[in-house]
Amino acid sequence: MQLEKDEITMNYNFREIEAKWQKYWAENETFKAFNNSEKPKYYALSMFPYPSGAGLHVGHPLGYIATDIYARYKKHKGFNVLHPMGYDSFGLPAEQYAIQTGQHPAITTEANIKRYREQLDQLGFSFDWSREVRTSNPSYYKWTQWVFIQLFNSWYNKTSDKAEGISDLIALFEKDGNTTVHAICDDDAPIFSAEDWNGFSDRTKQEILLKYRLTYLADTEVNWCPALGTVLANDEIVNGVSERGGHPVIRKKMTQWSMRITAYAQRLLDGLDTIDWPQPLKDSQTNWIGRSEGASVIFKVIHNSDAERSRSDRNVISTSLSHHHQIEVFTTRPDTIFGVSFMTLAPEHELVSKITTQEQKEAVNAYVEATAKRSERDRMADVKTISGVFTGAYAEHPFTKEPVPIWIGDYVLASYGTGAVMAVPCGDQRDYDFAKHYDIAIPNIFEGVDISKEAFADKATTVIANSDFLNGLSYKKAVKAAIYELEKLGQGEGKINYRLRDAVFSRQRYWGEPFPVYYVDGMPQMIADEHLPLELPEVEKYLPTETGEPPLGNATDWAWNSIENKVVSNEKIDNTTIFPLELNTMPGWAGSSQYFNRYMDSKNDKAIYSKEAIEYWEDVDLYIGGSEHATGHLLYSRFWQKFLFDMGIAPKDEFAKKLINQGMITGTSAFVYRLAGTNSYLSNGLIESEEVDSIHVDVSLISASDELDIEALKEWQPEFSDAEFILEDGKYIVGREIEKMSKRWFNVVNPDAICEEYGADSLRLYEMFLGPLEQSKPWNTAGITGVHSFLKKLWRLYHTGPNGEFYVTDSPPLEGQGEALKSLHKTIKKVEEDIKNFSFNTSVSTFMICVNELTSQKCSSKAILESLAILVSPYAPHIAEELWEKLGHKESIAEAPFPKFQEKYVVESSKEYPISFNGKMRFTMKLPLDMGKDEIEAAVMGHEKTQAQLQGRTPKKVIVVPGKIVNIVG
RNA sequence: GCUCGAGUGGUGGAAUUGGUAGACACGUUGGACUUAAAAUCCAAUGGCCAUUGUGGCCGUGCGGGUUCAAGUCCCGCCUCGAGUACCA
Repeated sequence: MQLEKDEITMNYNFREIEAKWQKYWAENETFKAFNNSEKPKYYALSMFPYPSGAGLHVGHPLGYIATDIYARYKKHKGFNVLHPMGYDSFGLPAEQYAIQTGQHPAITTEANIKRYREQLDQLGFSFDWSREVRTSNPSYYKWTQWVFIQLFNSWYNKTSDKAEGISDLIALFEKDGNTTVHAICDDDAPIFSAEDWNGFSDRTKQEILLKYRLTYLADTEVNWCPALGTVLANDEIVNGVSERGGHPVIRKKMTQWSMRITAYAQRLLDGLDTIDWPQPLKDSQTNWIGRSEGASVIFKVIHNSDAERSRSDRNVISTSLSHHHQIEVFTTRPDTIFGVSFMTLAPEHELVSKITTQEQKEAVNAYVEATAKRSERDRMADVKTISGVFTGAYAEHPFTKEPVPIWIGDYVLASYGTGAVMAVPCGDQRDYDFAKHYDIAIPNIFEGVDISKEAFADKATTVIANSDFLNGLSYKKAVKAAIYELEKLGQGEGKINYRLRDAVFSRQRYWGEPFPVYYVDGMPQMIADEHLPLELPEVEKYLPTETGEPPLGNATDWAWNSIENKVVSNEKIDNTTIFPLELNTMPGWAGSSQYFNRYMDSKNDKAIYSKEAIEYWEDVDLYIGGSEHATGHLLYSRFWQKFLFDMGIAPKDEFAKKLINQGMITGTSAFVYRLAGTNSYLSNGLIESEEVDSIHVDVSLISASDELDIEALKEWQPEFSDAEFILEDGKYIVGREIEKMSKRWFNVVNPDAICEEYGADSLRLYEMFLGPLEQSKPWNTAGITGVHSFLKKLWRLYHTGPNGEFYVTDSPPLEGQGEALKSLHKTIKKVEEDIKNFSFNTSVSTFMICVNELTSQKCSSKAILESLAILVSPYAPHIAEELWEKLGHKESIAEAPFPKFQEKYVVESSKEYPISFNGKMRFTMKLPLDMGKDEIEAAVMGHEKTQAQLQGRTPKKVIVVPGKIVNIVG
């Protein structure tokens, strides 16, 4: 009995150790960060999770572990480290669950968070939980609403190139009208003088101001998803269907809140140069913003009076110009303007109905209707099919004054540029194809180029011809000349166009932040700060109302009784007026767009965060998360941060200096193969040419050698209970395929079972060991025994007493420990380099080598073993703490300084030998340092022999000058 | 189509940035301990050939090139992955 007990205390008992230290860290607040400190600050952040019902799977912790290692390392290096965690707890799944079950999303969310917290706790992260945020907590979304109000009260001044208060804009209007104001605003903002402005009614003023605000209400064409009953932002649509659920999306006009992110397009682009983010992510943001330089050109529509006014002589094309209709196009090739042989409008273009001639009306209407019916997805699916129709109208070429036929075609997108193009078939393949298809002229304006087969689009070798004043010019010069002439005519100018659209901010959902908005006579008003937050009301149903209003419309008392809800500042309250509230809620990205700043002072109730807090922490030093947020969260957050910077609320205009995308951990799905139309299942090796259906089965039913536990499968789902299994070699072998980890593929692996069997330290090490952090890789539990046995060896290194008890010697490290010191310092150097490069996978190998070396050297030096424990502690913190305590320390190992690398203990293993040829220095050879004189001579001689053979001469003699130089003579 | 990234043993992956390719781990094989299993430990493990000599040849997707020296640099292809998609 006695023996057994001793064995337990002497062996590596990870369950006991991990529970003990997790409790210790929580009780002692070991990882609490302070908002003022003598130490330098370091802010390490992982993207906070959405707490889904499925709990954490092994893919989630990958990024958290990496951030944790770095945070713990920085703490060892003497930094005051902020390493917080929270929950992005508003979201669609909880709402859909509520629709199905009637369960309030707050309740499911709370339960999911509790589960997440348990799972996170068992992995031993160094989070400062005192700063936790939850985006669905009123105390948090109060500040999301507050930022919204700041955006509403701001406009973008192009002159100072930053956002400014709306009251400054009003002052400018009162003084000079808007003729001198250079602002980013809606295109349809009217032009007015100071007198006009001062004479406008209050309502007109509000309407005008709305066109300038950074968040504004407007009729916009939106992506409407009928199945979800809500609008979606562009980044929430993948391949023409909704990202969540995969439902079809159509375009529809609705009154929606939008964010004027386009005001920041250029700064969002420029800012990328100042931050250390992965190139692919920068590329995708650059792409998304889509800057292109070119020109806008105005084509006047030739007024066909007959077509519009009388049917009698409709065949006559009048050359009188209608100044009401002009088509603005954007082009990146103004140099090809003399190659224009037609124009194309998007079917949705507003001029289509106005310019179409009577006789083309039928065909045009039919075409417009047909395109409207096609979903976005269909339209994308067949980009090859050329379709379009002639409007019957003509525009006047700005230079030649020739009539140019105006067509409509669905290859022109309403959402890009002006929704209209000047078609230059000789220089653009799409225009070329369209012209060929409809037999439109293809004038050639390029010197010495054959365009009989395809368009010519190579800017570098372009020489313009047949183009009046552009003849003989290169691309660059012709662009300049064309723009100059267009400007002279007043029919165009140089222009930079962005693909980026303003972001729609309204969602017809329940489980999101309510807008802090009420309406007076249909005009939006902001709720007074002192009444924030405006809390989500209870509703009986989470679906849209019968009249088609968003779910909040079900909360009638709430929506109409604004006085009881204290939404209006006290002085505005009178007992007779009723102010309706905004019924939409904010999108998922609202809550995540400034949470990183809120962590700095998350319990602050008076302000979004204190000035002291943000001036101390400034920005995130290291941000780790998935690349799927490239054009969503990560772009919106940069936008909000720049806005907060303009307002003087944030000291930095980029929120994260460095960002790393951890790769996805994919699952390895398992399949059984049912013979078509039967209840028999074939083992993987027997399929051959049989017709089979592949069916996913739960990966927990499969052994490491891909053998299926048939009895367990029969238990698992009743459909297999009387199935027949056809075996190979007495086994049923499943098929394997790598897929995203997902509940529906039954390939999810939870960290819980692994922690139970091997411990959190093993899981942490293994996830790092799996491969480079940024690479995606399939989960495979097979190798975990390797890192687990490393931890056991590490433990044994400290337990070399006669009965396996803890044993170290106090002798000074230098005495008889030369080799051990070399091993240690090699390890310090490598591990520190690895951490700095985020190559955590290779440092796990380094630890293994180190422990093997120290074990075979029988190292028991306390000083060396102490240093080793610190090195390991960021990776495997629990075992390191336990060893640290056994080494006699009272404080947590987290406080210990990181060991310093000392060159003197690590002697170089190879050296550059200068090789001279008859005394003349020729080149160097790197050779191992432990080579003796003869070996060096042999090595150099080998090289000389091959050289001599190549050059057809006899080899010369090699002479080694000890310690210095190798000479080849002869 | 365009943009980025990657191709190294049976597998995951190393390689100090041009200097002994395959570290470390998994897997496999053989051995020790054990009544047995588990656990642990030891050895072998890129391919081919030779050999009871401790040797040789070929090898980092393919074909060229630069260099004393190339997984690494240059040119031309092939394959896979990710993102994006009629962007005028």
